[in-house]
Amino acid sequence: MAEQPTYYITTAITYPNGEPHIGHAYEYVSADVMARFKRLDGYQVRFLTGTDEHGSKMEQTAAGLGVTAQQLADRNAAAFKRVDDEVLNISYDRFIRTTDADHYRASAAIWTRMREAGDIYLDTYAGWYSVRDERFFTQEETEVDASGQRIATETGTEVTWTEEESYFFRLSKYQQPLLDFYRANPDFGGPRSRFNEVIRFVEAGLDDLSISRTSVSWGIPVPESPGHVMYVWVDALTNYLTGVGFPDTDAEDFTTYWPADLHIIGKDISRFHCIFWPAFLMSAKVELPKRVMIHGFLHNAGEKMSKSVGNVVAPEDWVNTYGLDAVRFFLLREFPYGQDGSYTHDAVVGRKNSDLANNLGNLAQRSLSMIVKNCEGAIPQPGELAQADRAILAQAEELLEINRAAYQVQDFHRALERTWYVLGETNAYFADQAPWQLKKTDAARMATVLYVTAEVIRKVALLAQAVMPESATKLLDALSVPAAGDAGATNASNTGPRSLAAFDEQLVPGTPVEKPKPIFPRHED
RNA sequence: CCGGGGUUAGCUCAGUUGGUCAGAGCAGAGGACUCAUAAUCCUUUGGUCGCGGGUUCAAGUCCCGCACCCCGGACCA
Repeated sequence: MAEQPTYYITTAITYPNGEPHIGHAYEYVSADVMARFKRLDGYQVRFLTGTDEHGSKMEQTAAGLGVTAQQLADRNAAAFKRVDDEVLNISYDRFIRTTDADHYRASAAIWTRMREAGDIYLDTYAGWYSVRDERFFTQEETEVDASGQRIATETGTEVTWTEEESYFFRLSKYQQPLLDFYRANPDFGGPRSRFNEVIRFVEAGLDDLSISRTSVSWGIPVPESPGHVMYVWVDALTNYLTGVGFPDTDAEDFTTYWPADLHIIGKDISRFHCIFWPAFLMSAKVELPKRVMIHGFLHNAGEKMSKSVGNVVAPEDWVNTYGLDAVRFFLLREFPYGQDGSYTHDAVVGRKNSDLANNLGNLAQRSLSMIVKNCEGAIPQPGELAQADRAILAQAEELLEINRAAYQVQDFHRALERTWYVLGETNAYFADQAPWQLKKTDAARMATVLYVTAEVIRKVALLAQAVMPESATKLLDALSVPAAGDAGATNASNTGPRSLAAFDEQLVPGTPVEKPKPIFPRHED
């Protein structure tokens, strides 16, 4: 048990100041697929997701709604958790909330460590402050109105140049250590183009970072400093440590899972994760995470999703329209992870119909149908393999390593592309061998072709579990692969005939097979 | 304004270190088959690889300039 490899993966925690949309779903689904794949591949996985609930915006939104910040956080966090649980089938191990009690302890602890390292000092934070909004605005967020008064562009309220007492983190001290770290760990940030942006930013020099506020009350108190709450990012990033039991660094959770293997984040917060976070950890003398993968944003038919345009898609709407597994497949197959993607109804339907219903679903249906009708309702006994049989099986066998390599760098798009290419080859093989002809001329040969085809489908289904847990499970059921694990949902999937450890095994001839039912329906508008 | 990336068939995109590189999938057209979810297989129509120069025996593939798009950052406000 101690020898089992571990894998700790996180999503960004969401600021629950609105409704979940398909962009959130993209991040959750991709992290979920990664987590499931690793579980299926034998890793003991810890998968953390959750909500980031502190900060002035929550405070203001709550005030506007006439509720407390805690009440707003409770309500919105529940909405995000519900999407994970009931809409997207996300296999997280813990849904963390930054209002959780243990998170307060972890945040106070990392603060104390950074202070003891000599990296926190008290100074003043200067900026444009709006008394009405009780918040600071940056220079770009303000303008001068007709009367010559400077106002906040967003809210139209008067702002005055204000200096507020604030704790600062000596980020400047970590410029060189960070650059050294990046050079020693070129795969720390991905994709490369995004990581390069981060590196250039650091090379340009780093200012110390204001990390506390006295103008905000909805936050985690700074230890021994009444009136100060932590700047929301100190608190937010620390959630990754809270999730594995920090500050109990000797406890099993921490020693088992830290450092994190992968933080999945959106491109809007790459700086926090690739610069601030490693610097905080260096200061606190905690090991750094191994990788930060920055995914792109989703656009609706090429246009940025926005409430004002009214083109925001709710995950639930898509799932109701296309089905969960088709949505999950589409999100990962259609766009190279790390780049922005554009979706349309036609694009989703195209993937659902051609890749799922036609290439995979129909191949399974036609081969299993023939097995049930012509092989006494059981997995047939193959004869000696012909060149064509060995060729197609060889292609299927390579898929495990191809998928592992692609998943290792979150290249989901490529993993699926290569897998579906083999399905295309298998359809060609099936048509070329024409088992429905062999039925009349050479039943033994027919049995071999059907066996080989079913075996390819088994391998693909094993790999597909991570992406489409429900459908792939049905497919393995249809092949009478003994039930085991839970399609990567928990570490119960680490071993057994449905884990990737069984990839090189084979279907057992003579195993009874039920009359198949279509698993991937075509989309009808 | 500076830096990075992009611009390849109707659509989405692959194209290592320059020499079958003009490709794949989807869509379209024709044919085949009938096991199957009107699915599958075969064949096939599409592109002067953003524009203009240059280097080279040879350039989507290198260099320069230009246009447009995206992403970072700076500056002004």
